[in-house]
Amino acid sequence: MPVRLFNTYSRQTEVFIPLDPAGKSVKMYTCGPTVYNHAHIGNFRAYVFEDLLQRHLEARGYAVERVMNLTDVDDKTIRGARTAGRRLADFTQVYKDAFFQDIDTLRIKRASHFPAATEPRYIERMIAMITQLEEQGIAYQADDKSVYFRLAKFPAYGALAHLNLDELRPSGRVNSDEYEKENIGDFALWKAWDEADGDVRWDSPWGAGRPGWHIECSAMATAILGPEMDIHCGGVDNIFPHHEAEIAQSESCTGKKFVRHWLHCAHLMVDGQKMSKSLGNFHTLRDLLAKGFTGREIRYALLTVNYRLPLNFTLAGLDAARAALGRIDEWIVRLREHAGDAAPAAAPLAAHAEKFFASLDEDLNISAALSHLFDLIRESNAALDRAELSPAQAAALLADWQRIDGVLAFQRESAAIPAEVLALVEKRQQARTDKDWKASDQLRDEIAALGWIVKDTKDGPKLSPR
RNA sequence: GGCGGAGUAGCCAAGUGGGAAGGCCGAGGUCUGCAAAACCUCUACGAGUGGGUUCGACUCCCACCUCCGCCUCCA
Repeated sequence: MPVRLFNTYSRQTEVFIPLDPAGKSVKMYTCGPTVYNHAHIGNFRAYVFEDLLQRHLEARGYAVERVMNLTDVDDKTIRGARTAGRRLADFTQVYKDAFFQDIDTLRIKRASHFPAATEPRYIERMIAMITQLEEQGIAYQADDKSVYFRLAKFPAYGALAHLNLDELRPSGRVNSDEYEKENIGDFALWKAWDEADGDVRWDSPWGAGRPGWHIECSAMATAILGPEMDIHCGGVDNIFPHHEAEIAQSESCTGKKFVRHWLHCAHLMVDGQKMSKSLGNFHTLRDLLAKGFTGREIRYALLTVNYRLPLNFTLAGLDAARAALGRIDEWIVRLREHAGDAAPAAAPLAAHAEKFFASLDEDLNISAALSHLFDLIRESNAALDRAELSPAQAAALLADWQRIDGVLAFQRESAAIPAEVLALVEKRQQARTDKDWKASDQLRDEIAALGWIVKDTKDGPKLSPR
């Protein structure tokens, strides 16, 4: 079954066909963080979605080469560094490090490349691209010494967002005093240095300055992936103007169709409202970890709604995520115990796993996919209860789970049981043999206090992390 | 004003022109010393509102209401 993805450009769900003539490799560019702050869970929703996309494509046999850029020079990073009284590179390094920690916490696969805008080879490429655009008469230097993209030279600008530029309403974000530009929509390719930039400056044919945000992505994307790529992702708010600008710049330079499939992730809401610091509903990953939630629980909560729908993020949703994961955990433990060392043999419930992947083929329909997973869990648990599942079949279901979890990355990490806990369990078993229920219950509480749940089963006590 | 997305149970949410998935929470039951887990049963006669098309609409069409996003450097 082919993978079908919704393309923002066409507003249609399209069969995904990679550029690679062999149909094997996939080139994917994903807009990464601007490292001026800790990323918030809205940012991470997009990264988790991109991770799901990558993993599903890999599950379907594609080799994904993924680029995620780091924007480490722009207005916000400069302002942040200035406020902090630090050099830009030192300031952004803190948030780069934090970002990598955070994506590990959320089990987001590392991209193949994490280019940073300030790396000399990319700055050089940005300058080369702007130079070319200038030679083509597409870029021009204005009186303020900055270099702008001449929108009149790229009529397709606005096609991705389906905006008619003639009908744009002037908003507060447009400074109408920017008389230096020929056209109010012309965007900056190179920003001339000014005092507020401090020592953030690169030499260029147009004087000292720094690159505009849009050209950073065009340069990094085409430098690594070439002039054409299969997939470009980002948040919906990047569609206009950022991705429009990327198209305009890249295609003007290369003469080739920049991106085949544009995928955009909808916004995340918190408690039904836009997340904002003033509303007090602003969450970073760190905040949530401090509240006792784990990375995989947050991953689950961010993943369970289709990426094109707004996601309402709540603490209750995290509780539901925890419970659902617990159900998966228990199921795996049961299967493992039952399977033992048995070699996998065809299981009667294999269709569920296939439906799981088939659902993801349909523009990553994760809700439907998870429903098939839970059907599988319920039915195989029932089969185990009825002793109708052989160890070999349990082993086969575990193998299916491994494939599924290759996409979901939900599996609990196995923790070694401390000797202290084992000793308490031992003591408790003695108490139970003596029918000293009071001591038994107290020992259970002590074990729980150490972070472990003990369950009495027919086969003796079982421990699981809390 | 332009463009776009969304309204399905207490919460999250799927698919579908003809029986309304799945998860969480809740109730009852089986099992258990008690729990926990698992399993079983129950939990929307109704899909924002009002019309229309149809033998039949949650699904298609129209209008309206509400929420959200973008409209020139926010994922």
